[in-house]
Amino acid sequence: MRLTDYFLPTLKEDPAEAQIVSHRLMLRAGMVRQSAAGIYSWLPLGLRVLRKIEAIVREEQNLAGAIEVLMPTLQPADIWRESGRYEDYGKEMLRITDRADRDLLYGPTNEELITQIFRDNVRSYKQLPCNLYHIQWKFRDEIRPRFGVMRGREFLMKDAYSFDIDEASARLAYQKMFVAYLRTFARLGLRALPMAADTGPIGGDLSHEFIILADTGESEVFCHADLLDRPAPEPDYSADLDAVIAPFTSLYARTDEKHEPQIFEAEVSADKQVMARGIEVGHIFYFGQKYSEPMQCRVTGADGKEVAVYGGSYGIGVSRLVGGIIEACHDENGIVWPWAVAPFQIGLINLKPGDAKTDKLSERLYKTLTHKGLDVLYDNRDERAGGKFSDMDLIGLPWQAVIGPRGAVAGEIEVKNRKNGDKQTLDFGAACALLAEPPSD
RNA sequence: CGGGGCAUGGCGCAGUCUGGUAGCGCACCUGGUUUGGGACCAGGGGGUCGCAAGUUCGAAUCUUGCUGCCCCGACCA
Repeated sequence: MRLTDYFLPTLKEDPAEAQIVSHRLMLRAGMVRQSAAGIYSWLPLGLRVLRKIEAIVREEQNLAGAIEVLMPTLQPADIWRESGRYEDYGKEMLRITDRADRDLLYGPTNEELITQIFRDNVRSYKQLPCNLYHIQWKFRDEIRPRFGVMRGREFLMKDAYSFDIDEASARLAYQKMFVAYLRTFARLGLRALPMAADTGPIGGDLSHEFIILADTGESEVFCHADLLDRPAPEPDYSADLDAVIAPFTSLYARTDEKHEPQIFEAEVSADKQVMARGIEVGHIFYFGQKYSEPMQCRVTGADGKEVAVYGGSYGIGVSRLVGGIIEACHDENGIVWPWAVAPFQIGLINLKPGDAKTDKLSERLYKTLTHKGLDVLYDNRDERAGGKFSDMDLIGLPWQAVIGPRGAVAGEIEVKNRKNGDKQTLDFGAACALLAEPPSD
């Protein structure tokens, strides 16, 4: 993409309304603009990141056997009355009335809707297990939205819903999502720690929050240091998942609300105690027959008897992750995107547009890299060098390729690693080879 | 929802206390000089001062009401 053809409104100064670093950087890097409290428009650069995250989430869901659907943002109130949550949900739920005075709501979540779809279409245990997910915008009328897209009222979420014939198979569905989540966050360039979470009225051990560590995190977390270097499991969903998950669930890891200092002290030696702040980016939850009972979601079992299905739900805050990743990946000059979610992998700076040699070499590099399937943002603007460098650092593309009039004469390209600042001057072939791969730390 | 704060050009702000017809920096446009980490000179465009009533000869400024946004707290992916 040539920058002169793009829409990238960067800001030199920090907008007054943004407090935390990810919010400031997202506004300054031209990724989002606020429309109303907790409601954002996604500009081209931000949308690219959102889509990349979405794609990785989708791939891993599919790999784990979940099937994608798409449910609407607006839902009829009746099914919420059926589950009993229309009254329970309170003012967080945005209620809307249409022209015929029918009660609608902007979905804060989709258990009711998916349960309705499932019960109307599935009659037999033979069609189980089943896990349906979608990636859709939600709305929760938060009392106090803040932190930019990390705590917005409108947010993009992946939510999956599993349906099983009994508790044992529901547990397996849960474990699959557990593995998928570990893999998803690892691929996004994040270290997300599964932490025991509140299971609500159901009880048991089947609820985990996935937390990424960041100083600006909303909750305090306590865990065993070894958890930090556990590699994500392979996507072998026919393996013994108990064993796959055990390394993650056996170590102490809790948020402040579940934290018990005595147990922490007893289970984790002093040199392994990690106390930090974290951002919740995913939550998986087993809820059994909570919705299937009141909503008559039943299938016939092998024994001919009807049973209400056992369910679980599994959320990932896709739009929140954009902010979360920035919280975890930035420095004083701007964002430092992980390779997998970077809006472009390479920022190409032509230091002197109009100079025949720099133009020619820049164009050649731009085309060569683009033809390799790489996403290149080519800064061909007639701006001063300083502004170009600053903008490029701000938007945080992993690689920067700088071509100036002096180097162009010799056919040289200066390649900078955004993360560690390493610069090297390379000839065309070497530059192309280097830029095609993720930079090393 | 309780407490605090803000609202003046695209962004950041001054002016409000003490009423006199709106200003600064950045950005933008034109011309020139510049050109490897946010240049300089000259000229220029752009503002119903959040909205509505009121007080006054006169309101960005004072009064009342409303709206929006931000921060702290209780709640959430």
